[in-house]
Amino acid sequence: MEGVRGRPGSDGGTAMGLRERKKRETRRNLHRAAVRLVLEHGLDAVTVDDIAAAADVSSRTFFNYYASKDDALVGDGPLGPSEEGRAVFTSGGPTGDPVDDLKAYLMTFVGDDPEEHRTAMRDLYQRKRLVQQEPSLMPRVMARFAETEQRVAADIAARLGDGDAEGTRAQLGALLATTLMRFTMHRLKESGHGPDDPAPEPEDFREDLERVMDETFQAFREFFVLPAERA
Amino acid sequence: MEGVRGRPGSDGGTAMGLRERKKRETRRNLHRAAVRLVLEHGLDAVTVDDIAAAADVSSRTFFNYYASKDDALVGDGPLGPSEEGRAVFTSGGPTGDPVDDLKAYLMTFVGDDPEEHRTAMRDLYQRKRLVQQEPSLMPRVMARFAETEQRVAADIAARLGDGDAEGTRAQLGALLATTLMRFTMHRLKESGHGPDDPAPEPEDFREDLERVMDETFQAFREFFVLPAERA
DNA sequence: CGCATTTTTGCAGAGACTGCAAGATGGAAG
DNA sequence: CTTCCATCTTGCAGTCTCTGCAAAAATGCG
Repeated sequence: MEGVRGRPGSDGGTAMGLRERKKRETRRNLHRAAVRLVLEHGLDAVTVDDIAAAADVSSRTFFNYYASKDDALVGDGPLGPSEEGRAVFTSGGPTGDPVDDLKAYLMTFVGDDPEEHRTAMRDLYQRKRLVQQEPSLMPRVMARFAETEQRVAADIAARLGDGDAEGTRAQLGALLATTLMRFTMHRLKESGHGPDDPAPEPEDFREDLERVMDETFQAFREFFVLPAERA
Repeated sequence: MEGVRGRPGSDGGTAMGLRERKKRETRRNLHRAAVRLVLEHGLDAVTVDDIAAAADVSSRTFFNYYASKDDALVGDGPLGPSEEGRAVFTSGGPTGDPVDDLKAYLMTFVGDDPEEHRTAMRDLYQRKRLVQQEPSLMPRVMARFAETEQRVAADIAARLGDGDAEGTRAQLGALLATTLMRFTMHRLKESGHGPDDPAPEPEDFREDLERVMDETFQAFREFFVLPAERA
């Protein structure tokens, strides 16, 4: 789960043994096979056996990696902040302003590596297509958000001092965080692209993300502030 | 779903034939049996056959009512506005202010009948206990929120004139609506009760709901407005 | 190489879920 | 009341998901 601090390997995070690498590859293969087959033939027409076969493992092995077909489809995408991001946020930084810091914290969900950004963007679009084609996947996707929400709630509680992740303020913050995140992702998917462009392949995903996130925060402020003043 | 406008029957909404009444009863029986058995023995220890047996129908019939075991557990609770509420909101009322009207619209999710309120309150607590005991139900519960969200988005789009439920403003509104709703429900569950009171049985659920909803809107305003002014 | 650990695989089985066709049952018309 | 239709229930056969277990293969290490 961690300890990627090995010697500066060739690429991103290749500092683990053969065993670990193979596992990651198998997991990735299963995920990709699942997505490809389902997009191609539909969810019901694809069995776990098919996916396992396409990934060159036994169907039993499939379940060593994913608990269900849906799980394999939704995959593992980033559902939490980086370790540093977490540390900075829980210790009250970087600015001290709750909303600004929350924004910074959310930004660390996607790392700094440009390659990682391209992957994230592709995954975003792919999941969108997948859910559009197979609405029955919605539950699993939403469950991911719920998980994220609980992590965020815990971090906010840590920042507030009280460890009470169930507390009202922590829940409010977490709810806001995931809501803002969802809306940001929605706008990101809509902004400036045709209905079903395969993948925009932006050069500056992180910049886009930050800009859209700012706009999102602004939109929320307007939604709440303007009507309040109008009243 | 509608047409409950029959002659003033004895109780709530008994103006349909025997057939319809039996179906409703069966559905309710299945739901109740499912919840009771699972709370008692745990999700894995209860099979669909058990539930069907407890409700005195064949297991095949179970699937005529609910598509899955989880579905039967989550049940049918209110996941949309009343017809009037919908009509008022989409035609720009009742006040004209988006946020206030959204609040009014959300309030119509729970009707006016006090008996209905008690049921709603009980369901709320029961679902909470159920999800706490069986976290694997979270996906289905979240999926319900997603459904609600899409309905709300459609209504907002209708109010805005453009029928574009995918549009940015409609999505923002819908996201806000479900978020506010979720937070309201969270506070409602927490407010003034021990950790696991079976059910508070309030005399004035609707009043409580309205009060908490107001506080929720206020909390959101503060969250966004105060930091903005502080900057 | 030989041993310890981890991973993969096959197998058997429980349970979820579906399509189908036959058997009840409610409602309405005569 | 009888008859007929539409609908609901049920049993059955069958597919697929998912789990526990133990043997077999692969990996890492001394």
